[in-house]
Amino acid sequence: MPVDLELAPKQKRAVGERCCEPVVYPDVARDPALRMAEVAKALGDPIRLQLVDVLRKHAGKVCVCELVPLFDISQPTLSHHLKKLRDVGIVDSERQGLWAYYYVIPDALKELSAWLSA
Amino acid sequence: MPVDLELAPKQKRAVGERCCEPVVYPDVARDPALRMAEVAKALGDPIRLQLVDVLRKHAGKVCVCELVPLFDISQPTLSHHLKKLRDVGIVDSERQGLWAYYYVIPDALKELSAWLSA
DNA sequence: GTATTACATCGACATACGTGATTCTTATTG
DNA sequence: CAATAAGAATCACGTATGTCGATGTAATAC
Repeated sequence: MPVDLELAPKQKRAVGERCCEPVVYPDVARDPALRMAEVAKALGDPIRLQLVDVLRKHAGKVCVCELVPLFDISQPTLSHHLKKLRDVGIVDSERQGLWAYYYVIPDALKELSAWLSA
Repeated sequence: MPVDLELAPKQKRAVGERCCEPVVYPDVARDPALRMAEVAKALGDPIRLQLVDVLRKHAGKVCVCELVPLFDISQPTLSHHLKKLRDVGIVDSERQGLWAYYYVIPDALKELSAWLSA
């Protein structure tokens, strides 16, 4: 139930009186907010967002050597971004010999996506 | 059309040969990625994400003085976060005398939301 | 064995970020 | 007018971030 808050400013408040009674909004989803903010932060870089975009569009797993030429950054920098995405659980990787294949973890973006479209 | 990329590693590649032909993914939405990353970055802080959450749940406009007691941060810090959200176009504010009322700009999160749920 | 390749890690750097104390601006009260 | 109050702006601080070059690690080729 969305609370309507068209607060009219108290034109005649006494000195020392609070400007308005706080509409107590208890526990605004603290833990979910932490998790979602973590995911959003990881997506808060254009390269990482595009990385996730590429990985999502490819159904299977993508070799790192395919990702490097797509972006104008060095290989270590790309590796750093992939690690960030791994650390927050958006993607995961799989080693096969010399190659590393990355893929998006299903449902990793679900919570944030649901909150955004709510 | 999602391209399946189950690349088998070339077990018998010649020296100096590239590991795999890059599946050229041209122009992976560069400009949209910049905008969406900007929005995601702004949401990449737990307090800002909760701020947006509160503002969205309240249909109307919310006075800053109501927001301050909700979080365990100083007033200047909260003001700083609100400015960040304003700068990227997620929220806007309206002055009425001493009070400032904040509200979420409709459709500000639409692009990111659509991309996430795609 | 050595050489080469793919990728990760490390070190260093400049910049950006989150935070609070203080100050400033503007509006309202007395 | 002076005093008070809400909120923004400024300054300073420690930390995190994005970037690259150099190095490390593991696997394959010769």
